[in-house]
Amino acid sequence: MKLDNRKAKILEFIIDMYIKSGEPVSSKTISELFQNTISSATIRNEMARLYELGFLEQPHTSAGRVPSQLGYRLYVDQIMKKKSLSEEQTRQIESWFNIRDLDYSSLIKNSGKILSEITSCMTILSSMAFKSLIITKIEIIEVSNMALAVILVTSSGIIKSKVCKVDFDINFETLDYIYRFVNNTFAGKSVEKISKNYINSITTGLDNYQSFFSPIFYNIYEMCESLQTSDFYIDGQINLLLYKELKDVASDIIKIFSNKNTVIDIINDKFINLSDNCGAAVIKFGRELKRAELIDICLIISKYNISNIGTGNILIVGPGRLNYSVLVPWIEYFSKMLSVVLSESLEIK
Amino acid sequence: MKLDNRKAKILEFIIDMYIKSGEPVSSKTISELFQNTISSATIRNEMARLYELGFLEQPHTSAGRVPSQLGYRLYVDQIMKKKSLSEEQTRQIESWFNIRDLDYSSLIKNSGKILSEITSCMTILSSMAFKSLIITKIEIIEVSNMALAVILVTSSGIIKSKVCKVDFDINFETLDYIYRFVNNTFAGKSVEKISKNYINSITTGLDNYQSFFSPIFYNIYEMCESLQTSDFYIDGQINLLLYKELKDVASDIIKIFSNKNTVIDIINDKFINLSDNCGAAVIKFGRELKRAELIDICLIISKYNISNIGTGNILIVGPGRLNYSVLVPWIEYFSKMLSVVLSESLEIK
DNA sequence: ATTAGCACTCAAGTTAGTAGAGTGCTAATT
DNA sequence: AATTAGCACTCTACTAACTTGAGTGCTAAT
Repeated sequence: MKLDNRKAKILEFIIDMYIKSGEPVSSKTISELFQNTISSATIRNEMARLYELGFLEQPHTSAGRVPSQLGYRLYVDQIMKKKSLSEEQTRQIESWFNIRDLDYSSLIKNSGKILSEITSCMTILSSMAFKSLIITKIEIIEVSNMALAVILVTSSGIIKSKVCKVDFDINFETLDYIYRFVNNTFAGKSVEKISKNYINSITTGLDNYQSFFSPIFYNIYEMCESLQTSDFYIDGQINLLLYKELKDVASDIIKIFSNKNTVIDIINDKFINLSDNCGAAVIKFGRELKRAELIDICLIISKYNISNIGTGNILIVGPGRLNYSVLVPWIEYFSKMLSVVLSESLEIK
Repeated sequence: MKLDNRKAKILEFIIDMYIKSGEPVSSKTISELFQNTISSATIRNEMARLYELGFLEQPHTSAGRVPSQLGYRLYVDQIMKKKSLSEEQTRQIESWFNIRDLDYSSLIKNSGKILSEITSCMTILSSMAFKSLIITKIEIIEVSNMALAVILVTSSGIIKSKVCKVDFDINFETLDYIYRFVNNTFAGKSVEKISKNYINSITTGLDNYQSFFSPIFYNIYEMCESLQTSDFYIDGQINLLLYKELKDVASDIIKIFSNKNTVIDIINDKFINLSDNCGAAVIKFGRELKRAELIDICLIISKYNISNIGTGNILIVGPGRLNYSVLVPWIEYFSKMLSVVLSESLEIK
């Protein structure tokens, strides 16, 4: 599907114009962009060809042309030149990450907010799902006379803690006994192995001590579970209302992306084929997402990660006409920075 | 401002109808609700009186009547009868709280989602800002050879932990030394006292040990800070688009409530005068909120809390025409349940 | 105090007409 | 063979005039 230079140029102009205005682009406008070196009649002929090839659409007979999703696809894959970020812009992104007071989930939540402002799109950020973590040790400390804090320390330095009510006397001996038993049982194990079944199987072997240990074991299970599941933060929903072409479908789109499981389905679709290396944004258009309600949108997906500890997703949802040449570099740089900042604050080893 | 029975009844009918339909209510409709025992002409006379008194408004000369905010005020304060929840309904709310696997912030986040579904409004839930917490002790554990976990245990059993990178050799002696020093310094103090200034003042006195302790101190400060600040979770923004009377202002409203500081301002307005006892919803209408952009909305505020550990806010944002008699009991029961569940999972002593 | 009756008002829908932006095609030009 | 001027044609968007009907306000009778 190779276009001659002029056709490609015309397609590029049409897409650029349409991204800016949201209005169908006329042959006259394009002719002017060529400084009238090519007449509008010629442009019309070329546009007719591009229409036959499927790269353009026409809202009605006497209207200008609009890019088709195939047109966008060609544009982002072959025609568009990514604008590199100015120093000023990279500095701006970096300055957002200078607020170090944030804990992990606030950082993700805030990143979503900032990205939705930059892109004027809806954003969905998922927190990292950590993989192949090994439990290094479990600390048990006394919180009050009825409660223990259980602290799970993993191979990558990720820790997780939870308070656990107990109904026995806490003293040095019991604490020490619990500490030994819990560490003998769990230390060295992978968090993935700590399933509900596993917890049940070891609890039933305990006989008398069952009620004694079972709340602690259950808390450990919950912590392992939560390390492996990711939260989703959605923001910038109203941005979708900015685009007239989405005004009727915006609320359906928002509903779809508000459902965690649907989002997971979309991300995991084989077709999307996300590369694991963070920062390389993948662009998908409505049809490619195989859902009638998403036909009008564009989805930009990027990842952030820390080497082999885990990855999280960045989703940008907007109309087809996005300023890709500017947005993609922004998003890619943003994901890279997020990875760096998280590496610094989470990865210990 | 006492209305005679019939006027009150007419106002009630008008508000009920308008809540259901969103359309101006005509004298004929009201007459029918009285089974035509009162003619539409009489109703018109009464409506003219109610209009003079400020309880009704008229979109245009030949249209029916619409409640004014003063009308709503009278309705919710004096006329409306709260519908008590059926057993089925209380069971339903309770069943949502049965999912105990959730940690604190997920519980708040999910509560917002559920409430936005029940109410068809936008919801904002704030996490609890804990007050008057005393630091009981601070545990320090080794996470890797370059990192320590610092665990803050407070008087109410609330704990908070953070990983802290250090650049010295961790061994039993250093750990023990740090433990003693940190606990001598912080144990028994109120978290409110641990300000940036306070940290600076004690750090500067340390001379040689300054670089040694300062990352640990800084992490302690951050944890104290975050215990006292609350996060805000907003959900159900699209619900505002369901109401035709809000369609032009919905995105402004969403923007206003997306700003944490503005929300805090609104909640703290003396006029709102929230009672601390959880579960008693306060209803405020547009004018009463003193912001031009909020003129068309209604805000229902409720609190959840745990005796004297802290309180969090539940905000429901919708149009003036909400089904108050049903919604208010729901919201109040929901806040009560949230308080109970949180008490169970957080309050230890 | 209530109500029947009627003139009046206004929003919303319908129809018809107009302007203009843009196309598609043909024939002339390069 | 590619380009272009020229023109008829199409379709949207806008405006103006008209119609309909829901609903009111007021008056006079009950």
